Amino acid sequence: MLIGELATRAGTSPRTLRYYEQQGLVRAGRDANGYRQYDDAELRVVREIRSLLAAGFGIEDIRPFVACLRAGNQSGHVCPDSVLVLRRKLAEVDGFLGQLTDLRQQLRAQLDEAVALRESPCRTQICPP
Amino acid sequence: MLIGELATRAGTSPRTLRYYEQQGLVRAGRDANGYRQYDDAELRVVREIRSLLAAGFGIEDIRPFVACLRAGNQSGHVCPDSVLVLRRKLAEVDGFLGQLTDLRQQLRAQLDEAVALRESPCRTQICPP
DNA sequence: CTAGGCCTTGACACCGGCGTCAAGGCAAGG
DNA sequence: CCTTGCCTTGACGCCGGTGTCAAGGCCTAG
Ligand SMILES: [Zn+2]
Ligand SMILES: [Zn+2]
Ligand SMILES: [Zn+2]
Ligand SMILES: [Zn+2]
Repeated sequence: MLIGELATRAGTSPRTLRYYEQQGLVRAGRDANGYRQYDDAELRVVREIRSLLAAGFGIEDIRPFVACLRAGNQSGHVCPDSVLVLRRKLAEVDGFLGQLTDLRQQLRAQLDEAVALRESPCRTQICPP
Repeated sequence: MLIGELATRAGTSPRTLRYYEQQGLVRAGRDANGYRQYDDAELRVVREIRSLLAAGFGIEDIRPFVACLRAGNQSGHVCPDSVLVLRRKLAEVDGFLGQLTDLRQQLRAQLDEAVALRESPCRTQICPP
């Protein structure tokens, strides 16, 4: 399988696959041409990468998952390193959720206050256009 | 007030103040030196900018707030344009919150599944180190 | 006179995943 | 022979707010 076909099948671009290879995530053999030749198993790897990226993981975080897949596991999530990353990400998401919730609260308060001031008689505000 | 003093009083750096000026957010006069001279009112403006940036707004979003302050209002949030931006941001935060909540759910499920597989007898997995 | 401190403008770097263009090789069909 | 299409490597750009360095001007204290 050449790079274009793999890209199409994985729903991405050749540029992206070369980038993953440069990052050490995807492996490719070479034809006599110099063309990259991909094993069928790489499709699963690329799909896992894309899925994790879409979920907000970074390239470094994804390494253990790929290694876990390459070790022959059915899922990339079952290895200890992957679980560590999953836990870390979960904590990170929780922190971010709290932060966003606070922000939301703050925004609502400011909106309500602004609307209240706007509806009040126009003595305390300049009421620009 | 020179740029260094304003930076210190606003808890930021001269570089940052020059950037805000370049973006049209902060105004400064010039001494015969060529040194920027800041009105006392600019401190409030800079504080508003820093606060909004910390809340996740971008430079473009902040423009109406600064204009509202300059129009003489006590708060930068009361003008119609500011309220529009606040509403937009609130919606954006809500969307992001939903997205993050879904992701959290997904992460928990994957973690639970991985742990379950790991605790189950080691027949279905390769159980790498 | 000079050292030091604050000011000026301009430019490059960062992050991270990828788009995009350039310049060129290789294969197949007309 | 020429076109077409896929492949190769290499390089720059993006985003957005800021750090940081360079080269130089201004001012004050010793
Ligand atoms: Zn997965
Ligand atoms: Zn405010
Ligand atoms: Zn980068
Ligand atoms: Zn930029």
